[in-house]
Amino acid sequence: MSESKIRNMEELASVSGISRPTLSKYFNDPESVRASTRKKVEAALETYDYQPNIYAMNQNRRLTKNIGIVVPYLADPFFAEIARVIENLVIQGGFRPILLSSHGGTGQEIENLDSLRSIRPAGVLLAPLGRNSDVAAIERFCADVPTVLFDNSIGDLGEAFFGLDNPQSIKMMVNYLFETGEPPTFFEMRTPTNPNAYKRRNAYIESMEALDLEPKLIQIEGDTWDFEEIGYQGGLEAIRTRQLTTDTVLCSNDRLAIGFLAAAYECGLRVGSGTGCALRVAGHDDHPYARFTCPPLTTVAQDYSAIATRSVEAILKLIESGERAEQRDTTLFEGTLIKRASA
Amino acid sequence: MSESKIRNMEELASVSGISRPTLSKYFNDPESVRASTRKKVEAALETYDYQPNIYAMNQNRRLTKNIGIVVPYLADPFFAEIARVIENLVIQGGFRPILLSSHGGTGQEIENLDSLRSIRPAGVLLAPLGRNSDVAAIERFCADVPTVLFDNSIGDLGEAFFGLDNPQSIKMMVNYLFETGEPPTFFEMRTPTNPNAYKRRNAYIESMEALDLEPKLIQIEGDTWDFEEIGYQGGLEAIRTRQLTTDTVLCSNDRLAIGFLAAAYECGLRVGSGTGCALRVAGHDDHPYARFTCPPLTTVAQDYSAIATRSVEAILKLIESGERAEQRDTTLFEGTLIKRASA
DNA sequence: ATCATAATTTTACGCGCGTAAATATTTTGT
DNA sequence: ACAAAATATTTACGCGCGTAAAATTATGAT
Repeated sequence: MSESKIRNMEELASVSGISRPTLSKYFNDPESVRASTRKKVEAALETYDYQPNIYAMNQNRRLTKNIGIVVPYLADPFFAEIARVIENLVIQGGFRPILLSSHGGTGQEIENLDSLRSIRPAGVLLAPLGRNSDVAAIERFCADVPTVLFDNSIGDLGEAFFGLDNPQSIKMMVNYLFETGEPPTFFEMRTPTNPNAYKRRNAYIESMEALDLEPKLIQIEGDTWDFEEIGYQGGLEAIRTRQLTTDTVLCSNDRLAIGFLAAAYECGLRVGSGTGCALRVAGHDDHPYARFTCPPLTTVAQDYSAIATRSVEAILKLIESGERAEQRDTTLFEGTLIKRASA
Repeated sequence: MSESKIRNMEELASVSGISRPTLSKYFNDPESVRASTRKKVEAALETYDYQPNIYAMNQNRRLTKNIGIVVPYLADPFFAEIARVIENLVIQGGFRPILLSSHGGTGQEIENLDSLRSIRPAGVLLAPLGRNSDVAAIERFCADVPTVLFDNSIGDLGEAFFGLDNPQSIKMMVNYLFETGEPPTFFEMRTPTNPNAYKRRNAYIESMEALDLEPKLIQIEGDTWDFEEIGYQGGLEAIRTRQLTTDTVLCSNDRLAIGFLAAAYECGLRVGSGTGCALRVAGHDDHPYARFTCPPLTTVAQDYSAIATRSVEAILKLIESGERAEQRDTTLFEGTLIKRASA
């Protein structure tokens, strides 16, 4: 790559001996031109430093090569990880990922969608906030832009949804805890922001009733995304006011569990299933930090690789076909029990 | 906002009674037009749903309203948090943030810079990988685009650098640990990816020597960004082979410390400064999870709000002035000691 | 009311590329 | 070697907006 820079496609046409419209075709899809032409272009590209002006390209294209990715809270490593996987898959698919975080706020989520609309993306992968989402705004967005939802479902919005089978995963965990000790009390937020949380609550209740056990819920306050802090404060309160009726706690998610573990530690309760332990604690999601809590957290792993892969496949297929799904297609993946020392 | 959509500025000019060039001026800076004109435009904007085509806008502008933000590893909540703060400040400044993560990889970092170059950003805020950065590539980028570095310095690249005063923060921690118990052994990676880590190592050695104490380093292997795992494995090894010569460990960063705490727990070592504790452990950075480890982690808080604010101020000033700094300006912020139960 | 100044309008061109249609060239199959 | 098919070139126009220059209009202080 020499220093001789080239300003536009016209100049590249001169030096490469290929006409500008053909170059345009090449940049839109290198496979669409004859192999001999392709070689000539690529030879020129090695000599001269040039890349097409992205703004001029997108101005006249009905659809850009952008794919938007919106997650509710990027400071949560779970979403950071899944976003990373999705980004890579999008790039592999020949598109350009635009990652946005809603930072837990309704306003930010709407701004993200507006922002995406203004860049006319070919498609969007959206993990919505949930309870705090502006459903009407998302519906309008989905009408304009092919959108695949993941992690969190909102009604039947979007062309497809990929997420976790909460009833399956919670039932599996409840059964495991019951088989290996006392049945679990469910530790959760009273009014979670996340629809998955409601599904988990219901799944817990059903799983307990299926075992002829009485469901016990500890419902703590909090409406931010600082789940560790909420779990910690709620845990302290629950332990100090002796709300626990069994020695086993199933937390609605790992971040709450991390906070709960901190509370248990502070109260001098040893967590684990061995002798000398006062409490068993389990979580849900297999958060990246769950392996490093003290003790390491027993939890349910989401197959986020599958969620990411299938979501990207779905949006690419939609884009390629140029059609909309005749009806929304929902796919739920099973969780995997991860047994560690905490329960 | 009615449903009557407007396709371009020309049409908005018709319905608003304002000429297209004036509208263009308004969208570039609403304050640059007369108040009465502004009101007319905004009245029209309430009736008709219109926003300028971002691609057409940027095509003819030498500088766009984009500001790139590149962090080395977004799955690290520390960077996720600082990125969030920076994003907000950039928006407040009237610019559009483009957040990219290098995911710990040299190739990705270069791709990020190339990708940013193609969108012709007005400026870039870059937290480089460090040892794995392609210095020449970054230097070329800085020559083309006004760039402010933060968190990690690379030579004297960039127009300015904002980061932590590692010698100050480490000295403070070493002194604190020495005053309250045995002097610390330093727990770190042998070949860290991060220049800050080298500065911390040197600062530790100097601080110990200043106290007439012999520095003790435990240097573990690892060259990925999975610091918790590296700290855990290295911690197990260090404890089992009895490499600790004092009962106090200062970890080079909190993520290593989180792993080390997990190792100590697994080995049955009680961490803390009280009676019955075998080990004191301190970290560095005040990672968002440091409050929730068991026991909560004593550490040094970086003033990331200051780093974010000043970095954004610097890039905005550069953009506004249109000039380059005559020489790089380095600003280091002091850390704050956060005393918790672990040491 | 008068005039200097600031703001706006008019007019006109350019940015870099997408894309359509007609024509020319190359490749492919037989 | 030849016709058919595939691909490339030429020509031409348009996208939506930035922006410059000159002419016009509004503002606001005297």
